[in-house]
Amino acid sequence: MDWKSGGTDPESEGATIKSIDTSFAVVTALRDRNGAGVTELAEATDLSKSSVHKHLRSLMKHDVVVKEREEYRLGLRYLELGAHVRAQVPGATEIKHKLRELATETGESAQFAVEERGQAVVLFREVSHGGVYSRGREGRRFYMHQTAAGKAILSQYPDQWVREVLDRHGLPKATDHTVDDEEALFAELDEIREAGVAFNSEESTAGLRSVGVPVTDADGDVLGAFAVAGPIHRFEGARFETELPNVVRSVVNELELNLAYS
Amino acid sequence: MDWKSGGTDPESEGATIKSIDTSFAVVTALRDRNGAGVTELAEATDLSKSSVHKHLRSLMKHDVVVKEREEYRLGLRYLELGAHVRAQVPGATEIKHKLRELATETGESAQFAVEERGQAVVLFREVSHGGVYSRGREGRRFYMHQTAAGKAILSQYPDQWVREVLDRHGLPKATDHTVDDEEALFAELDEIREAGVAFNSEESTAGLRSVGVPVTDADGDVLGAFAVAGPIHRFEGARFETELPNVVRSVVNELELNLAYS
DNA sequence: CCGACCCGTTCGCTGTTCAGAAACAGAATG
DNA sequence: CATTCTGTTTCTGAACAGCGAACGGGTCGG
Repeated sequence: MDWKSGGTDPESEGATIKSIDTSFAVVTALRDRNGAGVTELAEATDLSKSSVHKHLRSLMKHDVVVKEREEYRLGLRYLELGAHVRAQVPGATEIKHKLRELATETGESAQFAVEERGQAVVLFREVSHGGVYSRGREGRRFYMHQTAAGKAILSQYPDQWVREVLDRHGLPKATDHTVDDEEALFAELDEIREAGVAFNSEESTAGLRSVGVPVTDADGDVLGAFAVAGPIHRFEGARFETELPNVVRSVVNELELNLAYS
Repeated sequence: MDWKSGGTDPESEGATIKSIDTSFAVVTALRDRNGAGVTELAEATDLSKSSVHKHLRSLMKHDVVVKEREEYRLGLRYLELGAHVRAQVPGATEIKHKLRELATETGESAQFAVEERGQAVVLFREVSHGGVYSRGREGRRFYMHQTAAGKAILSQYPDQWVREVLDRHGLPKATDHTVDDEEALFAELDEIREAGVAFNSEESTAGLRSVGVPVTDADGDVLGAFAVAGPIHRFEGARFETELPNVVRSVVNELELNLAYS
């Protein structure tokens, strides 16, 4: 029942601190409408104005909320924390470097994603001229089975881990092309393992395709995955099936060598 | 007594929610040692193990803390929130674009900073080949008077606002070169206003110089400031005093034009 | 092989304190 | 000028955060 041989099943939630839950409710409401007043937030969260107010004051104390022009909005402290956790990832600098190389070399948007709690999280992202595909801003979470990077990562996991991911999140469909059959997914993971490349053809977003390759460290443990994504009209034929996979693979190869010697 | 004609004086802290304070204490302790156990955190925060545990569980529920390999560390949810607040800044895309242009054009590290709660916060950062100056990761906060970007921003503020910043934070010294005299600062802000450029010569870090230029929107309100920074041996003579200022100014000019038409 | 120890976790209890209702102040609206 | 929005403060009771102690599992050392 353990997750990666350590950790508690997150579904079995014991007692949590209610104030924290409500604080996050306020923060979430604030994020969704970025910038709001006390009354609006009170309605959105089903709390009393006084409670919201007190929470906002507490959050302000820690710079995660600021008041500007008579309205509250999220502060930049989150940026500091976000940058911090990202910097802790081993090889962050090299990864970012190689990612940019990949983006300029292909002329497409590229991203590096890692797995957390059974989902794929975009850690770095490089957009190239043409590709203003807003999908996949840094920090965004995806289902593993809906993206090329996610499947690339899964392909390096033992079946047991993959199954735990499925137990936790299932195989929700985002488009008609999303794999929603467990058998089919495992078969695809086999192919990915053999080819060293994962494909995503409109499985998360209509019109969007991507190519992903897992990144492993010197011990063979998977760190995450690189992926390039773009519109279907540029991702087809030999470019989609051969050229881009080769480019991504070779960039990842170089990265892995760099990571081994550092 | 108001801050920017709206807002409460942050010094006058009313009653805050204690649970939130302790949660932040846990998060901070976790950040400072990135990755720790319950007992260690309990000692660091002067709380009981059970309290720390309950807080951790609550924080895990919201993905800001994750348990991995029998130890707790900060999760990637902060990355999402950080990326979100940054994306809300008007013209974020254009700013990032121009910032990269500035970095490649000068071959130095460049950054875009905004003011929040009287401090300068680095929003975007571009490092060039040579400049692995780790100073100024995204989200990092600086005193306004200790950086070129901060002084550039202050130069566009009415005296009243500047004085409010000083009231709140004072003029703490970071090095021997830091301006710690109010008169001198205002005189320097005058010069900056005239020249359109702010300089920082080892005022925050020994051996580090930088050149900053304020960025204003179509209404003339200051959005933030661009700055290039580098080692003193590359930042001297005509390059420091004339060339770099001209490059930064022209890049900012182009940016302001782009922002006006969007 | 076994005992001592350290860790994370759980369980009740108690005093603290968070949440809500209502009143207050101030600005904008008509 | 009255009304009706804001955001803010006050106060009180019921909820709950925090602690100590006990539990269970793992590892270390003898």
